[in-house]
Amino acid sequence: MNRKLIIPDIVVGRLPRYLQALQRLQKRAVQTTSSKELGDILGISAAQIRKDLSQFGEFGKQGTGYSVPFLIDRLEDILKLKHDWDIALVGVGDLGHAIIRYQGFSNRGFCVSMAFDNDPEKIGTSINGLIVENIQNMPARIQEAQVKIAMLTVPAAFAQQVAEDLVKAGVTAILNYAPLVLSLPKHVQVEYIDPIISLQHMTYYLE
Amino acid sequence: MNRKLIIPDIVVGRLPRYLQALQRLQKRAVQTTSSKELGDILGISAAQIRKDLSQFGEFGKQGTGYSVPFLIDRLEDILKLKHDWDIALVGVGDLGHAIIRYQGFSNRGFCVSMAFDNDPEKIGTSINGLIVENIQNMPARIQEAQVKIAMLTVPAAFAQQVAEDLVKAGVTAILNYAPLVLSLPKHVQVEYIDPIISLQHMTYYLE
DNA sequence: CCCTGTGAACCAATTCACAGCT
DNA sequence: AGCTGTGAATTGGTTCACAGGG
Repeated sequence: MNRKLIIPDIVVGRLPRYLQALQRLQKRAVQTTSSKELGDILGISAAQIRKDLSQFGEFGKQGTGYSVPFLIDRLEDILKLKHDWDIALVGVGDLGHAIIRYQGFSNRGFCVSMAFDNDPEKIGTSINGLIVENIQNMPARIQEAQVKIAMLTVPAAFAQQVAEDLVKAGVTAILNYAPLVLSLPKHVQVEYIDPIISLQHMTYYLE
Repeated sequence: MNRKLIIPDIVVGRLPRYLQALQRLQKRAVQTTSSKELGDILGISAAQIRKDLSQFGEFGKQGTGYSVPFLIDRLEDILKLKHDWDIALVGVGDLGHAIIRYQGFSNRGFCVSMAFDNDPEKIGTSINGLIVENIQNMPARIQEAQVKIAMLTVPAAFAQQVAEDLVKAGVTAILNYAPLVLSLPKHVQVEYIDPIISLQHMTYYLE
């Protein structure tokens, strides 16, 4: 085993997919799998899956493959998903609303535990039992609860400012739904979700 | 100029970001930009932007940089965004609902023009003027309207089957929000949006 | 002097292919 | 025989650095 000092980010980015596939196998009560099977499920080569996993340890058995529960355990450990992460959501528009109501976070390591908006009509209302709070209280609330992850679903014009406020309050990971690239200190992790970017990528290949 | 026969997908994937940055500059009435300025906005090296753009032609002027309107025009042409693309949305849950109500598609090349669901409670209702149709009519409606792009916001258990139905009806690009990898003919473009995958990527780096 | 476009150099990622264990 | 883990080979992507035009 050759545990590398620093794992390429592109490898880290594939681990959640591996975990997803494994959890689906587990739901079907599959006990053992192989790099070949995982690769077929995910459209990735078996060699790549083996190489990726080997960066973190020797998780498989020659001749047999990988134990599904064991590999899930290892990946949850590597990705720090052994306990749920609290998430602060900022911007309770249609999208923020839909995210709060989404039921799929809890069994995959996350819990949307705070929501903020600046609209007096929304502040104080309850969505799925979560009370929308005044965005003015956001820094204090995030700091006191030590929340490290935020989802940003505010209009583009406010995203950079709100992101900076989040970072000041102690957030170090932001999932940004606003259609712009944020400029933040490099210790802050940022991921982007923009359906139009994804669609425009595909239109290149159409017709 | 060395127009390559085949452009790497990773380059194509960056073009929408360039377009996004340029459109923001245009809103501020900026007439001219440089690879340096674009790179600063997007967190990408200037050399990479120049190399990417040079794959498609010589769009800049030495000493001056790039004309913002001209480069927008070229990118819209390359990405086939000169006319709006109709999109069929399948699965009108909270997320589908939020997508239909989202106002940002029209000025970036897309129009959600059909929505389907299998819930009798939802079929016939109107969201932002769009009538939710019975999913049983989906293949016929998509075929007749020649819709090529679909957004898939159904529960994971149905996603693979619905995706296959979409492809049979003529869809060749799918933006999949269901948390699994689809298995489809390779002429079909698929992009994935799964916030939990994005979050799990970031948690690796936390603490 | 400013900035593009681009070979060349460098660095990164993927695939190959096989030793070695079950 | 089946499958992992891994060096070596290969392929792909990014950065460098500079010629050349404005």
